[in-house]
Amino acid sequence: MATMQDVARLAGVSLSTVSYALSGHRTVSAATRERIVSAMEELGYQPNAMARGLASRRSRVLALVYPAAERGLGGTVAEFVSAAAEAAREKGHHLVLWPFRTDQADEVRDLVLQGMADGVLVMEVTLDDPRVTTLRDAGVPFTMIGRTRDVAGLPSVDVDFERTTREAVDHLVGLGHRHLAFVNHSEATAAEGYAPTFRAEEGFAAAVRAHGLEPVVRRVDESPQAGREAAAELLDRSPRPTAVVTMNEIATFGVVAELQQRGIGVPDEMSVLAIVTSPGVADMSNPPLTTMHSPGADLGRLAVATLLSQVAGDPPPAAATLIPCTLEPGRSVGPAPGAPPAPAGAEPHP
Amino acid sequence: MATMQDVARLAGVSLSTVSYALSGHRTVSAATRERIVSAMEELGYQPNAMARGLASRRSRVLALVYPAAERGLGGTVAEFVSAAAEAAREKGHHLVLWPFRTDQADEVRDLVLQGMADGVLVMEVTLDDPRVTTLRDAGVPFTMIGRTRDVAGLPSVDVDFERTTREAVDHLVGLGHRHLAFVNHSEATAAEGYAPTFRAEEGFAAAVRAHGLEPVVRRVDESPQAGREAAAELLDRSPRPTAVVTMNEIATFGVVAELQQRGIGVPDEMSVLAIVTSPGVADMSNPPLTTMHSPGADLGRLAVATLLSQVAGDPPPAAATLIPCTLEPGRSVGPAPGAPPAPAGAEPHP
DNA sequence: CTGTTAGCGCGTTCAC
DNA sequence: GTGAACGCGCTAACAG
Repeated sequence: MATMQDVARLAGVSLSTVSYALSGHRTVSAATRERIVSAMEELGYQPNAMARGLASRRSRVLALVYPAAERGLGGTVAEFVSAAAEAAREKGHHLVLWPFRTDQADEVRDLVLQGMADGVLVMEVTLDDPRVTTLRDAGVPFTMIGRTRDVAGLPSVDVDFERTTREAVDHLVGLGHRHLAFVNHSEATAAEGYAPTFRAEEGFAAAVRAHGLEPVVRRVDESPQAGREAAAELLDRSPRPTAVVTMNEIATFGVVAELQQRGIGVPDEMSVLAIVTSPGVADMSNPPLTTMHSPGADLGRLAVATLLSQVAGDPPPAAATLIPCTLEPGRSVGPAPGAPPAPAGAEPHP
Repeated sequence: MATMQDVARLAGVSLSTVSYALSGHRTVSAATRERIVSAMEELGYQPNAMARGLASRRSRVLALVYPAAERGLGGTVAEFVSAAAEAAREKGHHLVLWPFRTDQADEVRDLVLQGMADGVLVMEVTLDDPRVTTLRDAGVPFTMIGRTRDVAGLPSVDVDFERTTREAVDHLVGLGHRHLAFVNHSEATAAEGYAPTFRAEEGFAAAVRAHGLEPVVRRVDESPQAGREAAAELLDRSPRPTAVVTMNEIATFGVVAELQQRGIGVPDEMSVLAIVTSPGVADMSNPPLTTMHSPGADLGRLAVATLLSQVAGDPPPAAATLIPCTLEPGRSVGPAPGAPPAPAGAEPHP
C-alpha cells in the first residue's frame, strides 16, 4: 500500500501538503492539488485508517449497537440502518453494526474507550436499560433509539407513539367506528421492558377514551397463530369491535387470515389499521393493508446527527426528538358498518 | 485514558514488558505480570486500538458485509451473526456488520485496504456476484456465505441444499408420499440470481425423480397471500399432492392458513415440511411445523475460521464447505393418506 | 526473563 | 502557499 509519503514524493511536494490537500484544513493551490490528486490515483493511494485515527484521536466510526441475535433485523430496522449509514457517510463517517446483546454493555463501552468508534447508537432500548447508565458513566458519546423510562438529559430519538396512536384512533373514529381494539405486541416483550408495547398501548387507550369510548387491548404473541386466536376472541366480544389497530406484523397476518376464514369482510365489516409497520407489509395482505409506516429513515438520519453532536461535545438535548408514523392508505380501512357516510371534512385523513 | 507507558511506570517495568504481558508473545514472570495486571486495573487501562493496529498492521476486525436495507435480517441470518461474532471473539477479533448493498463492492474493498478490517465475510452471494471479483482482484481476504456459480478457488461455506432437499424428499417418500410439491422462493429472487432458489429447486426435483416420481415446483412471492394462492392451486391439481416442502417462511404461513380454511387436515391429508428455516418458525403455526433448520450457527463458526485462515495467508480451500439442515420433528408431517404404516426401518429419519 | 529502540502512517504546530 | 519535525500509543526486533 502506498503511503502519504509516496504520494508526496511523486507529486513533488511535502508530506504535510498532501495531508492538507486531503483534509482541506489549509488552502492548497489548485495546481499542486491537481498534481497530488493524480499522484494519488496513479499509486492507488488509500489513507491508512489506523494512522489517521491515532494522530487525530478520532476513528470516524459510529457504531450501531443492535441485539441481532435476539431480534433478527426487521424491515423497520433495516430502513433505519440504511438511512443512518448514508447520513454517517455524508458526514465523513462510517456506520458499523455491533451485534451485542443487551447485557453486554461493558464490552460496548470498552470498545469505544479503545477507540474503535467515536460514539454509539443504542437500539431496542428498554424502559430500564443497563446500557445507558454504563455508557453515561463512562462518558461515552451515545444516542438512544427509543427511550428509557426517564430520558431527562439523555440524547434520544424515537417514534412518537402517543401521536401515532392518537392519529390512528382519530382516523377510525372519524369514519364512524365506536368500538376499537388494539392488537399489541406480546406479553413477553412487555416483561422484558420493551417500551413501545407500553407507550403504544397507553397512547391507544388514552386516545380512545378521549372520544368517550372504551378501549379493548390485547397483547398477542408474534405469530400468525396467535393473531388468529386474538381475532377470534375479538369477534366473539359484545359489542363486537368494528376496527382493530395492530402493532404486531406477524400477528396481523393471522388476524386477517381469521377474518377471511370466517367470511368477515375487510374493510366492510372490520377495518384493520396496522401501525409502526415496515415497508412492504401492506402488500403482503389482500386487500392491501392500510398502514402507518414507521419513520425509520427519518429516525436514522436524526439519530446520526444527534450522535455526531454528542461526539463533538455538545450538551445533550433537553428532550427526546419524536417522529410520528405516517398514514399510508391501503384498502383495509373503511367507514364503520351502518355509519352514515362521513361528511366532507369529518375524516381526518381523506 | 491511561497509556501503556503509564501502566509500565506504575508497575515499575518497561513499556515493552507490558506489551508482551498483554499479547503473550513473550513469556513474562508471574510476579511482574501480576504487578502489571493490577496496575492496569488501577488505571482502568484500555489498549488503544488505533495504535495497536498501526504498529501491528492488523485491525483485529472482521467485517460481515450484509445488504441489510434490501433484505432485513431474518432469524437465520441472526443465528449466523451471533455465532460468527462469538467465534471471532474467541480468536481475539471483533465482528462488525457493514450494511452495504450488493453494488457497493468498491467501498467494501477500499475500507479493507484502508485497514478498517482484516477481512470480509460476504453474505447473500448471488450466482454472479460483482463483489467477489472486486475483492479477489484487490487481494482482500474474504469468505463467501453462499456460492457463486463457479466457486473454484474461492473460499466459501454454504447450506448443503442438495443434501437437504434429498433428505427432505427421502423422508416424505419413506412415509409413503408419492406426489410431492415444492414451494420455493419467488421468481423475483431467481431474477436477481439468488442462488438458494436454484440450488434447492434443482435438488428437490432431482431427489423426487430419483424415486421415479414427478416433482411439482412453484416459485411463490414472500407473502402469506401468495402462499395461500399457491396452496389453493396445488389442491386443485390432479393428482393432488399429499406433501409439500416449503423454503419460504412467510409463504408457508399462507399455505397452512389455506389448508386450514379448506378443512384439509395437517398432516393427515397434507404433510408440510419447511426447510432452511429460522428458529422459532416451527411454533408459529398450529400444529407446530416439522422443519429442517438452517445450520446458521455452524456456518457462522465455520465462516470465521475460514476467513481467519485467509487472513493468515493460507491458500483458499479447494471446495466449498457445505452443511445440511437438520430435521426437527414437529407435527406437520405424517404418513401419506391411505399408505400402509411405514415398516420399521423404512423411514429414513425416525 | 527484561529493557531499549526504531518504526507504523498521518495530523498538526512551527518556521519560512 | 509550502516544508520540517514532533508525537499519537503500540509492536516487534534487537540487545542483554
